[in-house]
Amino acid sequence: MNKSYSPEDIEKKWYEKWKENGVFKPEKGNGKFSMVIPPPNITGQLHMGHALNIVVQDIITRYNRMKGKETLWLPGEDHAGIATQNVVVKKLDKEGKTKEEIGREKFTEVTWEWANEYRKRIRTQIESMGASCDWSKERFTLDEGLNKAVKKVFVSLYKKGLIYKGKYMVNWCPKCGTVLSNEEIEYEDEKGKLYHVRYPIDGGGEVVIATTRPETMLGDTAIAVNPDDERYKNIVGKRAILPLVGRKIPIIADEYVDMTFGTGALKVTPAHDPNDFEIGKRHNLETIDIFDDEAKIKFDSPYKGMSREEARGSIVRDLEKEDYLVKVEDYVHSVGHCYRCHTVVEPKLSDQWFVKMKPLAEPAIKAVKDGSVKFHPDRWKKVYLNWMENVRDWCISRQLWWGHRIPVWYCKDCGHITVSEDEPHACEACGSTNIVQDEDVLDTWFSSALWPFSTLGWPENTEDLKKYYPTDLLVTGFDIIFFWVARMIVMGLEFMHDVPFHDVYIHQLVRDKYGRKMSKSLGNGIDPIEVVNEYGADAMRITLAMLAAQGRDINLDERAFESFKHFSNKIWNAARFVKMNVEGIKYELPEAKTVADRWILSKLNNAIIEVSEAIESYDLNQAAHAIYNFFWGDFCDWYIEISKVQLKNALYSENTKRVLLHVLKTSMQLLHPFMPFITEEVWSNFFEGFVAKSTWPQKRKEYDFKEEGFEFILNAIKGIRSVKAELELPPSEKVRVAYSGKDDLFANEAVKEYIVKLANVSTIEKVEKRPTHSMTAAVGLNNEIFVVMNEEFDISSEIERLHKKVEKLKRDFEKAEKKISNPDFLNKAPQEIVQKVKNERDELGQKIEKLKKTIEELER
RNA sequence: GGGGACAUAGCUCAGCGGGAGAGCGCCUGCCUUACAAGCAGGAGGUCGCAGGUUCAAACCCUGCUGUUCCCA
Repeated sequence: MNKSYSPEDIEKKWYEKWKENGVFKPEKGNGKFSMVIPPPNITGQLHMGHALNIVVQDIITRYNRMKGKETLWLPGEDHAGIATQNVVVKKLDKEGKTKEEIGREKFTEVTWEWANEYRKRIRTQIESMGASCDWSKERFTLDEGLNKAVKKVFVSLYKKGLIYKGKYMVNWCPKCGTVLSNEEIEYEDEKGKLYHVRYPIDGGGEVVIATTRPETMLGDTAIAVNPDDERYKNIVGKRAILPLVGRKIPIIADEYVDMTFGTGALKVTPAHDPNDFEIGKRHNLETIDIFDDEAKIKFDSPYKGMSREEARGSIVRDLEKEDYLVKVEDYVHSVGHCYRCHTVVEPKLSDQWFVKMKPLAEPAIKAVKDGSVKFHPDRWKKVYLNWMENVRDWCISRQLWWGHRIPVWYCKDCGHITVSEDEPHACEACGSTNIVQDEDVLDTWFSSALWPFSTLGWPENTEDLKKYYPTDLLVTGFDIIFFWVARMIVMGLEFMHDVPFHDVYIHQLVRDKYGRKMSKSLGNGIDPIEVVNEYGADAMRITLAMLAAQGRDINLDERAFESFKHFSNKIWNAARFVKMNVEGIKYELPEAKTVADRWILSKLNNAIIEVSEAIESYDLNQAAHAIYNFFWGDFCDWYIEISKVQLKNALYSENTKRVLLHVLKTSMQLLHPFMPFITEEVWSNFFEGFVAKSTWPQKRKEYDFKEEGFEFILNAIKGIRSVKAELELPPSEKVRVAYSGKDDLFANEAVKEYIVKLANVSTIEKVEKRPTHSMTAAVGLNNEIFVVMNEEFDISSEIERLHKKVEKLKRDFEKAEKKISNPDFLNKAPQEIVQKVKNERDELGQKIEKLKKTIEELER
């Protein structure tokens, strides 16, 4: 073994070996654990959020595998309709081509090539993080099997009347050239203006309206006021004359109008605002669509061909010129943007396919309410229910070429719509072969919603489906609860008649160290692949696990990786130490021969319990902390140091080796889910087989000890070190130590040696009473330990030091005393707490007495 | 406008009813043959503010201030 750990040599090797040996394949066992990966979008580089997502899943997967369950973690990728199409279109553009030029078929072909390449890239990235998913079951949201599933679902929902087509107000992205669902809109507050515009009234007078979008006035077909608004009562029923256009439009009364907003008079543009659309329906208003698909003015006017922004400028100028503009106010309002390209979306009337959500939502609400699906942390349940209970119909058609094409054919002869899983040759109504398929594809999330069962073979009733559905857990971020989690629950219940998973672990968003979202434009992203290269996958994994406390976002400071890289090195060197010392020893369970053995073995028991329980309850940070503290704080800092003494003692040497080996072995197992590579490498230096396939450790009753005596020895060592530091003695200077008291602490030569070695002491002698020239290193109930000084030592500094110590102890003593003298505390607090405080007070009291006596003696 | 989350050591964060914690950073001293990616010792905090509940509050409740996210 090299002197320091270098992950790059080791990680690739082990991943290949695991794969070659089918370590990640499910194997018959005690119970099962199954989980599907949230398929990463093929257009994206994996970011830290993915890394966290994968690490959390892998820790839980590896844990379950070691627990002996038949474990499947199914990987895959998402075809990401809009995003992928945009990327490929851009690529074509660079080559001077457009998708229309090469045609739909060729475009799809090119996109598949691109997709396959990027899928491979993502696969490599996931592998580099150590993910133990079964690649033989890898799926893609656009593969053939999923296509079958998608079609079956579409047809089934259509036949039930849960999918319908209709002309509605939808969100249109002029840049992507497609409609978006409500969930795909991001609202942002923007500084805008509120324009007050004068509309003359036919037959005299005027009405002033307020609008943030004056350019839409070309499409105005009414003015609306509130029926209760006294100011406008007399003009309702009259007609206004649309400035610049001259069209006469009715003035109507509608309850929707807010009297307190602006002037209380609203211009109504049914084609370009969802609320106006509703008003239009109520009053039978004309709908005038003034924009083309790129959101340029198509309305016949001087503004034709202008973008929304240009038209706004021109129209405002013209209104001002012709004295229609009354005033302009600053106004902050919320504006919807496309979640893919961030263009301002345009509300637009259009013919689209929708899923009727209300009836589907009902069982999905029930499943969460009755605990069939549990969210962790629990509060996300509220978020889910709130959305589900107010769910709106889901617009599922997209004007794209990349995706699952809608399985609908229109008859050009009779107009009948044929909806079918298999491509029809003729219209099912009139038999005409003059039929064309719907041009649109389905929302990517439509196929993702089927992921937990489509990937297992549905609609075939496969062995996998029977064995692994429902899955046990879904690990994902809160940002896709609506997009994905909710819809999977809906579809699972509808088509599998069972929930898709029992637990949903919602992990945090990874932010930068200032709490800002990581984004390309800020340049504050941390590339997980670079982190893996620089610090090692294990270091990245345990860092993320340490930070993965439930219920909060992670503000990630890159320096954190550094310290856990150091931890890797610590593990490595501890293993080296053990290796150097246990050569030739066969692994056997050790006995507990010394206080130190008993102490470390019982600490190990605790660690096993803590790590297991924490993983079971998804408290990965607690689990990671438990094993980290045990390994570094207990095993390396104390037991290994003490083993150096015991190894030299013929009585204990053999067994000490066994303890070292046993603790190392068990630690590697406990650490393995968090740091799979280094633990596998260390393991291979000592044992046959894979640690990944070893059996998760269990606490051993015979190692349960109460080791208070050892704690006193630790305190003594710390106390002696501390005295030396205070006296500014170099650590190399050996001091003399004396102890007094009831317990014969050092009857065992080995124990005496602990102190000699760890505190660098020359001699330890038992004394009846405190040597005059000495300093107190530790005060226990039964014993006191002193560092013996020579005759010239000025005792006054020690007196002062002891005074300070007494003061501090007194403060604690008084605190305890105060509690105990409170009758309410004695009556109302639990007895064990009362007893604990009493014991504390008594101990403190005895220590204070001892110190006081010492001070008196010294002052004499 | 509605809802949620968070404010703990210089920084990043645990703890969430009965002794204020970790890592990094800082100070001091050490290359003690596993590890200087290390070891030892140390400094540093009225746990955002104000009330309330409780024998007991960093932890529960209310209000305030600030930061932040989601929904409309």
